[in-house]
Amino acid sequence: MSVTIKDIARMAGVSYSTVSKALKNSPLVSEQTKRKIKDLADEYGYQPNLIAQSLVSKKSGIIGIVWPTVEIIAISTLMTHITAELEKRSYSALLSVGSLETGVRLFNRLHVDGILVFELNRMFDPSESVRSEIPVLSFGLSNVASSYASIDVNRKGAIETAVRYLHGLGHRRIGFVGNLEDHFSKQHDKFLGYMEAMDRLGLPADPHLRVHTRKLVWQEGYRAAKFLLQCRDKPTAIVSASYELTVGIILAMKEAQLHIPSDMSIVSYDHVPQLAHLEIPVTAVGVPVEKMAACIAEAALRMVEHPGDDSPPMAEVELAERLSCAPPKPGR
Amino acid sequence: MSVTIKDIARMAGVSYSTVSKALKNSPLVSEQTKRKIKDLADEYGYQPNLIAQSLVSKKSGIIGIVWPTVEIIAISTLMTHITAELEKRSYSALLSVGSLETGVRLFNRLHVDGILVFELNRMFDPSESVRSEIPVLSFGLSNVASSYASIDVNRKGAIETAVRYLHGLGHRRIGFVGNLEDHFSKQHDKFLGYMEAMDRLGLPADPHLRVHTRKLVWQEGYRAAKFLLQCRDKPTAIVSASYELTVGIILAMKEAQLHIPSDMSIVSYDHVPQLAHLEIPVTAVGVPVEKMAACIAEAALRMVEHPGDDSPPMAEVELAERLSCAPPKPGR
DNA sequence: TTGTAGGCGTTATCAA
DNA sequence: TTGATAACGCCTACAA
Repeated sequence: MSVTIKDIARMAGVSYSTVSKALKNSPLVSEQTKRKIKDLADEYGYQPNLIAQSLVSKKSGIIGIVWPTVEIIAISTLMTHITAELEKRSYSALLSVGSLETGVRLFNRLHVDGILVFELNRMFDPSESVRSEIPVLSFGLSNVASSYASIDVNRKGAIETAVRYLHGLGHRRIGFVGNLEDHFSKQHDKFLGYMEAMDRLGLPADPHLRVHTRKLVWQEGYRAAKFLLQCRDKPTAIVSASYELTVGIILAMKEAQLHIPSDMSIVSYDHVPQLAHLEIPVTAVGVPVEKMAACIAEAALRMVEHPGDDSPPMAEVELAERLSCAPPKPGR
Repeated sequence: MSVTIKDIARMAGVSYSTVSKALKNSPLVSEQTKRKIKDLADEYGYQPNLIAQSLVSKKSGIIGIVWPTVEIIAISTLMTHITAELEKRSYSALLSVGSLETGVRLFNRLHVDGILVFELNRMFDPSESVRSEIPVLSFGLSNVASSYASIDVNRKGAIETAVRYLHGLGHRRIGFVGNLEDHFSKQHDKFLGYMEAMDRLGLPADPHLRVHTRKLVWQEGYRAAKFLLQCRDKPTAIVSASYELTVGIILAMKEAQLHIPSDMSIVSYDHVPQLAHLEIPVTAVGVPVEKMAACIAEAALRMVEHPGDDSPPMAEVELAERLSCAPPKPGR
């Protein structure tokens, strides 16, 4: 059994309420007894029992994160950053890997201070929206009919930025690799951004320029890129909807002996450092992970500490210019 | 505020201890009152307060998992399976992403039933071994001087199996891609397995046949494979130390226009389904993830439920024959 | 078959 | 400046 406040009290020869105060640095305790108590606590490695604390104070200092899909790198990276960000603000993060339902239920029983729900590529199934006594903030969930608060990234704007950037470099035939079909998924916003930008810029909306990928894995990116290369009038630039897809696209280029950026320019969604560390540092659009993490953590804490206030805005999308883009070769 | 046992008691017109018993299906309560109480509980969505429960019962039904490195696919997959496995046995898993110290401390304050610590590629730093009142089971940690119980995979045996398998197919020049240098990391066992098998089989221990990779990322595998291909007398088969490395190796082969398995055979560590879904289904060695998850969950629960018993053994390494291996071409 | 009372480790409010 | 004491939500003897 670990040492409790009562053990310390007995050893210090004071009552346990005094110990409680001393450990919280209350001004109601003399410096002398405070010292004695603190020394004792250190010596015996006293750790307050969070369970007991949160039972009485109704505050746990924990944000529960529900994370259904563990295998997307941008999200893994995001998790690390969010955890760090919460810690900075003296909260702790605890993750539950698995279904929304299981996670939300567990965190409700645990009475954490707030819940963060992530769901990136699955379509939102409203029947799954689980009731929660504890405030829930969702990220990347198409919140049709959802009772949760939400914060999200401007995926559409990000892709628009990418297209405009390529257009500015002189590209006209710009391809898109990503989710074209799941209309209820937030992933689809990226496609909308592409279509809208192409349209606005008066660029050809050739269906051969876009390839649907079912999942955000590199194999799909690879497949899609090969497909684009077979095209009679192939693109001079590609916008990719995720880091994983981009990895696949680069491979396909390699295999086809095409040089990036001289033969093909690439802009990738996901503003993560990993994109800078590929063989060719890839120009990226999106909200930088650290900023994203900071905004999400901020929003989550605002939600628990000032319920009712509306959540702070997500940071703006940024473009990180790297080496994967160049003007198209003359004559193309 | 959520509904408590007292609320239900008031509504049912009984005392709250009766409710407590009824909800636990105690035989000390009449069927009739039990029904009434249970209906009420359902109707109002009563969820027992885990905090209060575990404060009194000293049991939380939670296993805390400390997970420092989020970005290795085999581990991500493993997490999902372990969570599922624990749930089957009516426990819940909660992850803490970050340092060993932070995680162990948090879970101690939370008084979870047991802690599982993962650490795959970093060297073990004994100074980091944090004191824990709660039983800790470590996986993949070089437990020099560690006070934690541990369970682990026979990495050495796995790689030996791989080498023997290739040898059986007729290969003589077998390469190895993995961690050659961090002697205190468990990753190093793989290299030892390679060296020992080569030695036992009387195969050439040509230093040019092995390439050190610093991290388990595909870029390193790619780099290593290119290196092996430059070799004057290049290998006819490669043993790869992880899924990520294998992905990189395959890319390098592609780029060099080498066909797998006719030009080069590959066996990869990590018995995960992802290896079967690469363009060429890759022959793998290791303990299959599901089995591994089951063993780890089993060991963790044994540790919390029967302290003192020694942990059950890890499942044996298996070889999954797929399409990435063939006898070497004659004349090589 | 049901209710009462004490306690789990803390915090917070009063009284001393 | 300190110490009792009541709560937080639940469990478990034990008493009725």
